[in-house]
Amino acid sequence: MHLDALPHQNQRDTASVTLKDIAAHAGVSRSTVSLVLRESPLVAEQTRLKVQHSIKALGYVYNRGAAALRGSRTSTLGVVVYDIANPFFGAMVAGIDAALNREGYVSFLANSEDSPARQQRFLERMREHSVDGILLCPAEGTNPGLINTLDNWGMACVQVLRHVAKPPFDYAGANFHQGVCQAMDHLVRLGHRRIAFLGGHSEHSATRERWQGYRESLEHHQLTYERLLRSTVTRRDGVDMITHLMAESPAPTAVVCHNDMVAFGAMLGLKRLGLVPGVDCAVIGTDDVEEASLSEPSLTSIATHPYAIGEEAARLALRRIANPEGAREQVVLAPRLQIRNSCGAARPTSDATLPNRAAGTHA
Amino acid sequence: MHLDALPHQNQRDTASVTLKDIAAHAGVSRSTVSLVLRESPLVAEQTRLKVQHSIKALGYVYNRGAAALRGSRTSTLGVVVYDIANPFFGAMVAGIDAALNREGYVSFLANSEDSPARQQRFLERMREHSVDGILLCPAEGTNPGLINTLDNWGMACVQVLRHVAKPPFDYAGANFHQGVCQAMDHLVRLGHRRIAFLGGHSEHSATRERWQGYRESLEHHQLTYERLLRSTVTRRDGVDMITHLMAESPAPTAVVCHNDMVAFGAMLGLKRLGLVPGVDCAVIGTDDVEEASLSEPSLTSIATHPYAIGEEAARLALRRIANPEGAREQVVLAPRLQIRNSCGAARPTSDATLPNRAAGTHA
DNA sequence: GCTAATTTTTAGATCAATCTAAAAACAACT
DNA sequence: AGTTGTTTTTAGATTGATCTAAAAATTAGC
Repeated sequence: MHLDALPHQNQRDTASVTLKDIAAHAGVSRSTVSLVLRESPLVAEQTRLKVQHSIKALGYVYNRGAAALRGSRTSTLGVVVYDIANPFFGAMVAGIDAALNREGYVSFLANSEDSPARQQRFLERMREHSVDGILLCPAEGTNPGLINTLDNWGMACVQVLRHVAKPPFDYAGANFHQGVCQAMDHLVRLGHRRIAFLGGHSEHSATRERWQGYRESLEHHQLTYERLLRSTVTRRDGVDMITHLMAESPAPTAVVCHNDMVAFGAMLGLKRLGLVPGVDCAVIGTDDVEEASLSEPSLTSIATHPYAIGEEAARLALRRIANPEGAREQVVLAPRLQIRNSCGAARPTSDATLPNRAAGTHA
Repeated sequence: MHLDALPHQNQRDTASVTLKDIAAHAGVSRSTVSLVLRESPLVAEQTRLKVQHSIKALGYVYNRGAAALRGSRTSTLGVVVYDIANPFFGAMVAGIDAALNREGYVSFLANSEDSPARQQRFLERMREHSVDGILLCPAEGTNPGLINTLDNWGMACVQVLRHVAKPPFDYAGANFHQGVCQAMDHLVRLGHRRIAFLGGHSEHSATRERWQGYRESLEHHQLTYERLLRSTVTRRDGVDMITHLMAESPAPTAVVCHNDMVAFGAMLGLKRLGLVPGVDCAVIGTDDVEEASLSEPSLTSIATHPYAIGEEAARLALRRIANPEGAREQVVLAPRLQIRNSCGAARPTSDATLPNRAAGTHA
């Protein structure tokens, strides 16, 4: 028994099969094999079959690294989110993954923790890996010039959920303005007149859009109570803000929150004060994460469809990669107000009562 | 003004700076530049400075693809989870990301949706991209031979949370057996005698460990009521199982759940039946996701520290990559029972009362 | 000043693919 | 048979780094 003849002997050192090996096995040239791999119509049916047979027989594995060196695509993408632990982003990443998977793309993921420095480090690493593009949920405080820089680096960049650059740019997100208006309309219809908005920073679009929706709604419904609290957007912030707010006089009868995490925090804060969310103060969140239906009371929320946004963002990126010079696109999905139990009618108080005037649908 | 002399003119076609350009600029050879880049001690201080200056001056970007082709490492890893929308995995991925980031590694992420076929496709793609290793939360029904295959492919594989292979293997997870025992001990101490276990399939370790903990606890506490329901592990499953269970006679007075999603579902199901979680039936979850403290009642849960598990898994993988022949390691983190309001004392009924015997700490 | 030992540097092959331009094979006409 | 026109195939350069083995430069020893 010839030990040294066993092919399994040194299985470890991946004596990898290359184009050359297949070429030799099939009796053709490396070039022909390469053409077969890329399904070129140039190669004759017979040789194609012959080569494909050799590929299977030798257990060939395509080396994308080598291909990328000579070719122009790596079939990889970088994805940057700022809080992967937020289930909203989990769902969004699932959507991205599904859409990319269909096209044979694969993605690097990074969690910026809303730190521009971390984000920058990752993007530079992505450049070294020559990804074809980037899906970027820009970290709070991202320099607007970054988008342009990425473009100069030759990486297609689609901003997701927030945008920081000057138009034109590629973007996928939700219509937060419209979402907040829907929530406000609903609250007004229920008789609320003192509605506060909780959370956000103003450095990017996602917050500005929400705030603008809030302010326009106040004006549209001629509400004089205006209370907009800026903050980071964690559960803790929700607790803190509602605690402050309920100590004020007059206190709001309803709050609309930057996201569901803040809303959960607000509900928790109300309970700690001995108040009942949806009775003593209505709470509306944004995102409609799966947990929203589970809380007590269940949370009314502006559904922003993270999975769909992820899919759209991926689609945009692939389109941009295929055609770098095409017109930039913005996909803005319409939100839907998911009404549950956290936003009951306002308690009739001296100044909260008002004639049940038609709550106009917002343009 | 000589337009054609402007370096910005054709910025788009990334006329990328290579080792050769730096070599020319610094007046040395490509080899020397390469040595400088890899911080080799061979190169003299003076030339090192000279080269580093040229690198900065020309705006060089390291091409990892090219380096990987000749070298042996790509500094990339593949990560496979089965449900990225579950906040548990969000936290785990955050831990992985943090640990990898420190070492200059970067990771591809895939969501297998618990489908072995999807998982397989991704792993094959990872092979084409020649990742150095894989962090694998094996999908339900994964062939145990897969781990060995990955090894033959030359990719370090660390199983996370679940393991399917025969030892020895690298693994990072929580001690689910111990966690379930802690939960059972606690319930028994509160007077519960009819405790059910909700959820899981038996094809991998994570479920087997939980079930074993459940059965051993029953035996240890000499409980005769045994009800173990297998299922997938979503919120919906939780609702369905508790609904069935509460219709039985006798119904359980407490349930321990495979994860927090199932537990949330169980609480929701109880409410729909007009029952109060923690009063009419105690509920304990597993994972202690952030949302656990938010539900009503707040959920008692076996905390399994996803962030830490993620970090440990990444660490193991990097160690294995650095030393492929070293002894396989298993990191099993001890869980901690986070007691909240969903697991009040059992209601005194004819057969649920029992002398307050010392609940032995489980070995 | 010359050899030996040591430190630095480098030429050229290599990794595994793609791409270009030209050669070879084949068919269709005079 | 010879010319032209397609259809297939291929040799060899190229991509941007690393690696090996040898050359060049420097230092040390006598």
